[in-house]
Amino acid sequence: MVQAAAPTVLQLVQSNSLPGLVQAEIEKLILRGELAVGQRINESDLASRFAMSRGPIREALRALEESRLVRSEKNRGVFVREVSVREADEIYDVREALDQLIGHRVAERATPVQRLALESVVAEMDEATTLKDIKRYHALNLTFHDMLVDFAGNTRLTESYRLLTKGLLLFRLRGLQDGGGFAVSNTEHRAVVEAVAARDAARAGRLLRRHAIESRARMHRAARK
Amino acid sequence: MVQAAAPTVLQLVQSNSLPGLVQAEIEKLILRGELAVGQRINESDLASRFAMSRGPIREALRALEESRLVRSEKNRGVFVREVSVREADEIYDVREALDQLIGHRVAERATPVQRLALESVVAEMDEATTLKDIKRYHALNLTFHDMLVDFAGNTRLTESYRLLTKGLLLFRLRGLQDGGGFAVSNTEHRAVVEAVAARDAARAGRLLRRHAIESRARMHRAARK
DNA sequence: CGACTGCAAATTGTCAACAATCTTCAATTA
DNA sequence: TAATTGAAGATTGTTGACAATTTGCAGTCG
Repeated sequence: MVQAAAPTVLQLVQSNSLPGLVQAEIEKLILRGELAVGQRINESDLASRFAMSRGPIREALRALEESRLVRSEKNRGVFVREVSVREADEIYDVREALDQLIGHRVAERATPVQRLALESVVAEMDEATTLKDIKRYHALNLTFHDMLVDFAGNTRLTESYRLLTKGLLLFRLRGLQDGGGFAVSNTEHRAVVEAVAARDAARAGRLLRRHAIESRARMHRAARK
Repeated sequence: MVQAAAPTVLQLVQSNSLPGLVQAEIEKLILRGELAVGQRINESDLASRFAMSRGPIREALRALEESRLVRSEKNRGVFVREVSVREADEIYDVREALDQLIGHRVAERATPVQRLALESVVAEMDEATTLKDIKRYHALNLTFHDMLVDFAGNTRLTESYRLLTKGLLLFRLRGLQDGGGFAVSNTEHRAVVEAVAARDAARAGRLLRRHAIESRARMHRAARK
């Protein structure tokens, strides 16, 4: 009997589970802002929207609660989580530490193809900057950091990091997350990529941490207005 | 040990939902090894054990899946997660970064009472060492690191760190986690506490990271046998 | 002897109904 | 008028039942 259980097959099977699909779908709704922060989520509405009963919906919401995208009050419902400036600050504190680790590991492990991909995204961000396409820049920025953590090659690191950045996307002032200074931000990206290309792990780590620190400062300056 | 005032029964009943309580209970079963790693979890059994229907059980299991204590295969059930040496290694990699941050913050923020509490636990661990009470040492060690992350005063950091260490408790060779070198381990604890008492944040951070590195090395040496 | 087939039992996945709780809002009263 | 009370409706919490799927195990065939 063939016993080979490829991880891709497993993931496929998992994604076919109804609560899993619903969880991903609700997460999208939240992160795209179609479910506003602080808003109460109605189980019956979701159930009819996805054409299923409330059971799978409740399971999905439990999972989302565990990942802190949602909070639950007994007998009152679940609400899209709000992230205060204070909590965004806490997240950045952890993120700085993880970003340093990410930079370090990427410089050590990234393949030539991956380095090229990073350079390509930075170039695209430059393009978006000259075109003043803030939306595109923001999307590319998310991609860039997602690629970095992937290229670091540590599953648990990826999970921890993604959990944190999702929390940051819930920050109610997220529009200002890079406080208008996105040209400056990309200079920092470029410096990181150069350190990665030079395979200078210590410098890449330092620079990516520095970038997180600067992002946090930009957020604070924007929030103060 | 320093802890907040116990909540009243009323608050407990009001704030703790049934699935939440079950989740905590199952988590205990797993972390205490009463549900073995790799073992399949039977929903009906749990339902009758806790005298409720399968609905709340399934919700609790979904949450535990999100926190990676459990994995789920469609139509086959949920299993207590196994953590390989490779994955324990990944966890340690992240943990080193977080421990450095924890040491740093604790040195900055810990109150005199909290510093005393830390010293007290280290003293108890010395006691356990001379009595060769490994089990007690292990429990105290968990308490010590829990206190540290609490005293760092960052909720998201606490969440991230707890998630990782829970994963480490699932490591199938967890009995060897400190590879018999627990006297050495406590010397490292003491050094950290001294740096905290001196309010030397940089040194405390460096030492706590160092401690994580040494713990990982002890795990590797023990695993090699 | 080993492999395959197909039924029975066990288990998970989903649902619809009922119970418990909260919210709303109009009527009542001081 | 302002506070209170008490249904009526809406919403969440939980349950037991049923459907879908997997697993175990005879019995059969090559």
